[in-house]
Amino acid sequence: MIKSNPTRQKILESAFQEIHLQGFQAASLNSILTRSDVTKGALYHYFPDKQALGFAVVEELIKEAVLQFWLRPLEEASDPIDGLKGLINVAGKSLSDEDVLLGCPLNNLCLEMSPIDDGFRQRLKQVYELWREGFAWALRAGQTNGTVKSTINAMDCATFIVASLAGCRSLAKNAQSRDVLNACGQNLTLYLDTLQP
Amino acid sequence: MIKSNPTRQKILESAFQEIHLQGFQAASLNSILTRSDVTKGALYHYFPDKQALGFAVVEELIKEAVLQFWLRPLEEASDPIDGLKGLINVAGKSLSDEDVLLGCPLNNLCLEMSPIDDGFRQRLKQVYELWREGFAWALRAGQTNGTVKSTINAMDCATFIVASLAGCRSLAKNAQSRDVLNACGQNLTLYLDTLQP
DNA sequence: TTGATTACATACCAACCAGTATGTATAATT
DNA sequence: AATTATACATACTGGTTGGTATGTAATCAA
Repeated sequence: MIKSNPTRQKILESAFQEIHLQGFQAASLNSILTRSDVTKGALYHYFPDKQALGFAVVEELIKEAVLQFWLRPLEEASDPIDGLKGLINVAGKSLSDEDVLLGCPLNNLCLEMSPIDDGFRQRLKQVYELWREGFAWALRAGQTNGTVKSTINAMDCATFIVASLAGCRSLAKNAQSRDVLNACGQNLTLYLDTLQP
Repeated sequence: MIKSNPTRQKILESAFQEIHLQGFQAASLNSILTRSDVTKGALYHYFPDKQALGFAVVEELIKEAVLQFWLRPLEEASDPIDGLKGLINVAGKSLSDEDVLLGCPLNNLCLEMSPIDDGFRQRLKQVYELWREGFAWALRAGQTNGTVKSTINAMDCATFIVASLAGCRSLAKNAQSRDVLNACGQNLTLYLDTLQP
């Protein structure tokens, strides 16, 4: 009964929304309870404290979202550069207006919590490393099958791509502009082209 | 007496430090007062409320730092690509360990405050636009003197460069690693090379 | 000299917060 | 049938927060 419980899941998803909007520290438990129509007793039945709730949001929702959107599709692509360009394109189109306004949940939490809570930092770092290693793995596969230049350092490239994606969403969030997001994505695909042999 | 007052300046700088570490919402006025060795009466004498203090930090400290570190040096460079590569290099070296751990003050505030306070958002946006326009101006100057490819869209490129810089510092902050920062900067300079004619 | 303004200092307050204590209906176990 | 554990629900608390009310010493203007 620890996992895949509907009440627990409702709490998790409401917590994700509240944290995505307000940040973790400013996220109010009472507000999460109102959102999910659940009581404080239920919350503290499933999570020992606010921090544990935050950790669960990172490990169960955010990590899963990265896997599902960025990594699994890329595993099936034969040309990683084509695959990445496609994903960037899809990302720009599939993000809702609210998603543009709220930015990347991983990066938001990252900037807020990394310096003040090492438990958060390590869990967020795990997700970032999963992401970077997934991209690096795809780039190396491309180097093997000849779709990616053999001279590049796959992990460094992957890191830069993830960083740029995060940065693009930052600027778009501040500018409240899908155009900024697309202009950034456009230029990132130009960089990707330079990785071809 | 409204400006360049030593007490006011002390408050501003302590506020900057506290906000840089904790974020704006979590920044405690009492903690700022302890840092600056000033009393609440003094703080509320110079700033009507916490928000106004935050605005002043953005407009007087953060904006000025962007101008001084990124824009003024670039004005004097004859080749903007060389200039940018030099600045990225200097940035990587001149950042203190603490600076790496705390990340970019502008981007931190941006992600925290943009969705929940439009006054903050607009002031931060002004700084980002100053930054992007400064880079774009330099790139256009390069297009004129033949050091930059004429086919690129200067503003879009500038936006991408700023976004990537922000993203690099995000990942480095989370990883607590200067290596990540340098690897990202390295790849950003590779992108910059592709802007040459 | 005197009245007003500036530049703080101290004490206090209402609101909100995460967390707890206690109670209870239901379901599982023995 | 009796006992125990689960899954909540409600009421409360101590600590912190941004902000205010009030007071005062020093400076400036008339």
